[in-house]
Parts: sequence; structure tokens; C-alpha cells
Amino acid sequence: MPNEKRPPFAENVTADDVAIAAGVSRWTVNRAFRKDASISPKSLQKVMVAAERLGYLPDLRAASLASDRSNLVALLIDDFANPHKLVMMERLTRILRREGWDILLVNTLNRDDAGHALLNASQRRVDAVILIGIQFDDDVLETALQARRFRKLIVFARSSENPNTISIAVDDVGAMTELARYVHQRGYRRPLFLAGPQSYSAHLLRKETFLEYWGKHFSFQPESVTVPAYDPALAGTIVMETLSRRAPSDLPDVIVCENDALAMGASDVIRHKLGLEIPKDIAITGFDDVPQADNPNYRLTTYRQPLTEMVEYLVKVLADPEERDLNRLFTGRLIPRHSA
Amino acid sequence: MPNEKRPPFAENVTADDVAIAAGVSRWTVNRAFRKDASISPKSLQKVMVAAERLGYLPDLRAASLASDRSNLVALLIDDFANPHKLVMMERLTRILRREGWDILLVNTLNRDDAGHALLNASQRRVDAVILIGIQFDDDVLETALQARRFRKLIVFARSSENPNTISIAVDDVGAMTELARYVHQRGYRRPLFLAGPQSYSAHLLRKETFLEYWGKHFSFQPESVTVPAYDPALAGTIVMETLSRRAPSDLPDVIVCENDALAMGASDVIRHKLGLEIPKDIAITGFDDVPQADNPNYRLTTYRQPLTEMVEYLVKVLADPEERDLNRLFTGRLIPRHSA
DNA sequence: TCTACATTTGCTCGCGCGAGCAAGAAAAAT
DNA sequence: ATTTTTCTTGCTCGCGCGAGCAAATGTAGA
Repeated sequence: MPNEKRPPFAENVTADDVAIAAGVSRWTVNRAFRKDASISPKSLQKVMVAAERLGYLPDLRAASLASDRSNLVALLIDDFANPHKLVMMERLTRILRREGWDILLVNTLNRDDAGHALLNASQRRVDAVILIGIQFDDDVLETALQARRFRKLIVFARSSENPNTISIAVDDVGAMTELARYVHQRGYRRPLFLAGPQSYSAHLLRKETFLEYWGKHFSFQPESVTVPAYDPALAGTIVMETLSRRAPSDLPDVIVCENDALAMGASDVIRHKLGLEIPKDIAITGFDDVPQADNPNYRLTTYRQPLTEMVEYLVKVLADPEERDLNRLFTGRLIPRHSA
Repeated sequence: MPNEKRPPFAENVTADDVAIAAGVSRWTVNRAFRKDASISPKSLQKVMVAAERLGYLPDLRAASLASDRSNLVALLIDDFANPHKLVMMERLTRILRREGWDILLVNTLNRDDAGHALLNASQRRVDAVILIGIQFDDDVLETALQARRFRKLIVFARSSENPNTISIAVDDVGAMTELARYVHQRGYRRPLFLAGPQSYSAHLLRKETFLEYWGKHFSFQPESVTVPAYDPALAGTIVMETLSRRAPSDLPDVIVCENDALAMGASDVIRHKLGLEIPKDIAITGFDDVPQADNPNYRLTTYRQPLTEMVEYLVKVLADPEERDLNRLFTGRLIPRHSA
């Protein structure tokens, strides 16, 4: 049979075709592909042989339409500049697929777009929405909940007190307290806190925790600077602006950063533009433990989120139809490296 | 109305509900949501008002089932360690969504898994499959084509001569020739080529092009080393093994890398383990121009793929139902930086 | 006003499957 | 062998929408 005569797209083979070939009814065929269904080993065998021969696989659109379960989750994400997103996506896609979930990936361009993205996802009747972006503030969540289009709204890697929302995150207070104590015990005394965008209330927690710790132990609020985006280059610029004209005695001895992206940006500027040495002149800490944190250029002291554990928990929550409101916090681990 | 009484998931509002509310037929309602359909401005208005009030949006599963167009594309991807993947995903998700395509993200764990991933996607009846992984060799493609389950099989950022396959890629031969000429003209004479996994024929092109160029101009084949994965740390290890015991006069004066991931790994080792200076002792070139290439730790001379242009072309190809076999090459741009 | 034609609307049927029930077959108990 | 119980199979109906046609409505020209 010459290759050219092969149609590029197979005519659809449906359960009816398999049923005829296997000598059973259409419903028996479909049952063979459902693990919960009761079917005799004999007909299962017959169906599978015929299906294999004809190249049949159930149409999940139709299954979803009939059963009202899509086995689809939407993954809403932004901030593609942060390498930590890549790590999260790898973990989520791998484990969710292992559990039989398919993933609809939606890039929410900006804050206003998040609403559209949610509606978009709802039109595919996803079973759950997972938010791992930075721009999903409480307003966006509330709007989504008002629309009541989602069985589950899961905020991943960020805690949320919003009712009817599932959040799975690291315990920022505990983590940042541990980091602050570490910085404290290593003898640093003039910290600068480098924070990310402050527009979203949930992101204030790390900063507040650190400032409070310091206030409690030294009765003064350390300096803090805000970077309007989680962008290393921008973080570098801000750090440069903040530090470039200071006398050496006036410089901080450690920069505590809200995440690794900011820390790496700060690190680059300190070494290459200010010509200072890390950690001798200025130490640095990050948060997330992205793969690059271990790179010899950074060797960043940071805090590792237990991502795999968090995702395993996520799939458990997904499987439970009752679960739709909880705020689960995980404890990670401080990773001391050379930078502080 | 107290918040607690609000059901967490809205009962489905369907086109019938809107039809009753708007005083038209069900089909008029659906037509109002299709841009090609003919509908009078008056009823469009009526429908939209009612739909807005009831919170109706068409169910895309049903639309897909009835029309046999899903407006879904599967994005098969692996190699999450490469930051270039993040850039590609950002570009693809943004532009595809702008054009009304939804994206099914599939992480193909390993080469054997690619087949399962393809079947998986076929069950959602995606309109096209986009492959941007590294492990989709010709065998995998051929298997996918045999199954004839896909209208379009698009290999992105890698050229493929496979019939019935659309490939959109940068012109590796032209690009590597330009890089080789640059390296040549800058006066480097003892190049080492650092190649990625050689299991996939299409990936040999850059290496072959470079070696040929050098053979033609100097009548000798430069040394080349293979890294069995696109992993910076592994690349570093291999480079270390290759160079650590050599006399300075025996070292290469430039390492030409198949991509930036390898180049960054090599760079780290050269600077931090071998204690050599880039580019004075050893120069380095990469490929892709990932965001980190511009980082002060690397300042990598590299070659930028015209990603946006490539993705814009991709959406054009997606929209054309006839297009299913082509191999389109794009010309990128050499980005000279400090490393070579 | 009437005819010819274009536009808009409603409708039948089908996309492929699942829930849930009733009929049939098989196994167990009497 | 007969009855009871359990397991397996087939079936009706519906999920929400679109293709494509027929009927209805609107428009223009004579």
C-alpha cells in the first residue's frame, strides 16, 4: 500500500465500530475503557483486541460532556521570567499527568486578563483551576468565585484566606523567621529587605515577618526597598540606585530578598557593578531555591519549598470532590550556601 | 442573600435558558456566539443581553464534538531544565491565545513516553500537536503519523524532513556558518565543539556545519565532545573531565556550544573550577540567546532565534487547513557579547 | 402591489459517550 | 432441579452544540 494513498487524518473509529468487530454492544466497549465499570474478563479481552486492531481510544470530549467530569485542570500562570515557574510547571505537569489529569495552560498576560483567562477555562468545563501566577489578587479570586464557574479554585505556592479557595503554600512566616534567625545568628546587623511588587497583599507576608523579627530583637525597623516586578534586571537597577552613592560604612551587610529572582539580580549588580564581594562585603539570601541558586556564580543561601510534597497534596485535593476550602501550609528547608 | 447559601458551583446555564430569556430559538443563541454566523443585529443584541445577565458562555466541549474542530492544540514538551523552553512557552501561549487557541500542555517524561503523550492528546481531539521537546526523533514522529490521529504535527524550533510534518525552525546551517565565521575572524584557531545528545539525527546539524566549516578552512577537524543531556551541570562535568589535565598550550582557545545551556555550564567550570578567564584564556559561544545569556556572569556571544516571527508563522500555518507538510527555516541573528 | 431575491430564523439530526435501569446470564444456595 | 443472589450486558435517554436545510421574514425592483 503506497504511502501517498494513506489519508493524512484517519476517519474516526468510534465505540460502535469496535463493538461490531468484537461482537458486543457499544456500551460494553465503553465500559472496557472505564476502570470502575463491571465487565467480564472475557469481553474485556475481546474489546481490547478489537480496539487495538482498529486503533480505537475513547473520545474524552464526549465522555466529559456525558459525565460532567472533564479530567481537565486549567493552569493559569504569568511571570514567565521567573525560573521557579519552570520548576513548578515541570512538577505539576509530571505528577498531574501521572494521576490522569490533563492540563490546559493559560498565560495570563496581565492582571486585567486574568478574568478573561478564567472565563476561557470555564468554557472547557475544567474540573479545577490552579493559579500559580503573581497577579491573582483577592479581587480576581472573588470575581471568579462570584461567577461560580469552578468546582475548585486552587492557589498554588501562595497562601490565601479567601473562602471557597484552596491554597497550598509554604509557611512564609515560619520560613522567613528561620531565615531571619539564620541571618541574625551569622552576625549580620544591617539588613536591607528587597521586596517584590507590593500590590498584592499576600506577598507582604515575608517582608513583614522579617521586619517584625528584626524589630523585636533590635528595636529598629531595617530598611526595605520595593522592586515593582519580579525581574532580576530590574532588581539590579533598583539595588544600584539604592546603594551606589553610599559610603562603605553606610552599606547594608546583608540583603534579604523575597525570592531568588530578586536575589540573583541584586547579586549581579553587587559583584559586577559595585565591585563588592559576596558574602564578605554584602551577603545575600533568596527564597525558592531555583536550580540556578546552586550555580557557582551565586551559591545562594535560600529556602527550598517542598514542591513535590505540595504537588502530591494537590492531586489528593483534586481527587476529593468535597474539598474546596482550605489553606494548607508546608514547611520547607533552609539551604545554607556561600552567599550568607 | 447570605454568602453561605450560595452554591459553590453554578447550575449549568445553557443556550436554551438564554433562548427563553431572549425570546429567540436556541440556535439563534448559539449563532450569536459564532463570528461567521449570519444573525440580525437586533437578535444579537437581545441574545447578548440575556446571556450576560444569566452568565452564559458556550460549552466548547459540545461545540467541538458537534463541529469536529476543537480549537485546542497540544504542546508536547520535555527538557524543563533548559530556560529557553520557558521563553518558547511564553511566546507560544501568548500568541496562540491571542488567536483563540487553547493549549493542552503535556510533559513527556522520556522518549518512550512520547507515544503515550501523543495518544493522550489525540483523545482530546486536538487540532494540532506542537512538539518542542528534544526527544521527538523520527521514529516517534513516524509512529504518530502511522496512527493518523493528528491533523497537524508541528515540530517547532527544530527542522524535520519527515513528510506530513510541519517544521518551523531556525536555519542551523546558516546560523552555525555565521558563528563559525565569526569565531574564525576573531582569530580563534583551536576550537572545541561541545555537542548535546547525539541520539537524534536532527541535532547533528550544528556540529556538522561547524566541523565542516573548519575542515574547509583549515583542513583539520576540530575536537568535539558530547554531553549526553542538555544540562548545564553535566556539561560542566564533561568539560572539566576533558580539560582539567591538559597543559595550557593544549587547551582550546574557544568552546563552541550547541546551545546556551551547555555554554553556561562550560562557562561556570572554566571560570570557577579551572580558574581561567573568559574570553582571554578560553572564549565561549552559545546558541538561543536565553535571557541569562545577557547576564554579567556570562555575557555570552550567541545566536538569537527569531521566536516571535516563528510563532506568528506557526499560527498562520495552524489557520490553514491545507497546510500539513512543510519545512520552513528562519534566519536569526548573531549576538556578539563579551564571551567571544 | 406583486414578484424575485437575500437575509434571517427554526428545525431535524447527529457528534460519542455515560448514568442508570431492566433484562439476561452465571453462580450460589436451597 | 429449583430458587435466590450476583454479575454482566443492552438499552433509553440526554449531555450542549453545529451542519445544513426549509420556512419565514425582509428588501428591492418593476
